[in-house]
Amino acid sequence: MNKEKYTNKEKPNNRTIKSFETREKIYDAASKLFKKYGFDHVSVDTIVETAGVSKGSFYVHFDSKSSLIVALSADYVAQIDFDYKNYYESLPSDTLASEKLLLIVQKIADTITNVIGYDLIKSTYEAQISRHVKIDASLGYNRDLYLTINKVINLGIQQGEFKPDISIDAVVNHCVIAIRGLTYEWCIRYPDFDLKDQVAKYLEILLPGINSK
Amino acid sequence: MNKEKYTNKEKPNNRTIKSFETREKIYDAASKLFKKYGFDHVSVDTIVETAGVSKGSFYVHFDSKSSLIVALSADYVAQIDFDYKNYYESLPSDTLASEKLLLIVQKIADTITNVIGYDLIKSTYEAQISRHVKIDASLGYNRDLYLTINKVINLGIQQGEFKPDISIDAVVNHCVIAIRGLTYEWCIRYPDFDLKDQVAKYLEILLPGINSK
DNA sequence: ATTATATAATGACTATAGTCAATGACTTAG
DNA sequence: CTAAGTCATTGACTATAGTCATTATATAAT
Repeated sequence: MNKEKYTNKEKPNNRTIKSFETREKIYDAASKLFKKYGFDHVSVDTIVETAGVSKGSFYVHFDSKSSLIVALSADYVAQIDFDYKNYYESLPSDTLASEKLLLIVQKIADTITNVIGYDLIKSTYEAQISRHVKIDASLGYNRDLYLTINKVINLGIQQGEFKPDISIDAVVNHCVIAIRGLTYEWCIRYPDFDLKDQVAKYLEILLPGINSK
Repeated sequence: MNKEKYTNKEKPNNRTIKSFETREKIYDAASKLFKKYGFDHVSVDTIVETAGVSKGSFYVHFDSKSSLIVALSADYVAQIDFDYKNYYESLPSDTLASEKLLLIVQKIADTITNVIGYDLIKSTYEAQISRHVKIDASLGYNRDLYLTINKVINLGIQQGEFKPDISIDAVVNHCVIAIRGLTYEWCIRYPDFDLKDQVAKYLEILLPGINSK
């Protein structure tokens, strides 16, 4: 994702390339340091020192430390989104749409909890609200999630399992916002909040409202 | 709320009183300054200077600037909660529970948007996630909201409008978390997110799931 | 080739949240 | 009443995010 910052522009001249290399140096250094020490324990000074660039450069390429965290998180999540698709496609074809939906959101909760982890998620949610980070990133962030849930709802309607007159967009939106809301809640109540359990409870309430029977 | 910090203990001796006065000085100064300049534009240095105490004192009485914001916000919201109760009781007795629920959550959305305001809400949500602020405050924060919604759901069940077998706690919990989630979303998408509209849409999807018919 | 222009890079500087060892004031035990 | 102990208070200090005027360098214009 980041790697393509200039490739779609027509003229990657020498200056643009060098500039991008600087950005990459910062990005990579930050990525390694964050992984090693956690987000709260890596300063911008340490990042630029490790990357071998000046502090001013950092702020040429990133609006803030928060922006960097959001960008990193978005890239990381984009990699993981791949798993959702695989997972979705691996489900037996005779699985009910409602079951699929439950399994998907539980898979997401599981990934958030055990793969991405509290540290990165919390930092991302914090970064998103703390400064005016452009939230295009955060929409891209959940695009695949959005698409996958969309597919499931669609399937449910086509199979007559869900009411035919519901607004798919509204329901999908609802799910995505609910997951984000529950994730925020998980962050502020950590570790006394079982995300997987809570998304299941959420669906338990949502499903009767969209089921056709 | 804050005023009672020591009154329920048995012996408010001279030292305790003085200590509390210091805390109050900080709290009041912060409150005034925040109201005047907004949260992002008031530093701890300015607060303690205005309060006439040292910086060290600030950190004896508050864990962090975030803690102070959360405490302030909780007190402020506690005052406003009173309105919800009045509003709820002012609704015509023949109003359907589902309508009441909608009106209540819209009233909440309206209060968040127009009375409490973006600045305080955003700062509170930011404060809650940024450091480990004790979230007892944030539970107290929504206690009255919780109780009011609880009443409405109960009413709906008794009148046969809602399914008798739903878990009231689960539904209420769900509503509160959803409102918080939507409010978080509102903060990060501000001003391109209509909170009142979104809570209405949210209920539109939730209600069929709990309605008995 | 020379000059002008645009943009990236620099690092000293500012602003500000939070710390801590020393001090002062009040309380309690003898 | 005095000594010891407890706890609030202090402000200089540290850590760190972010700024900005200056400099370096690549590209475009003549």
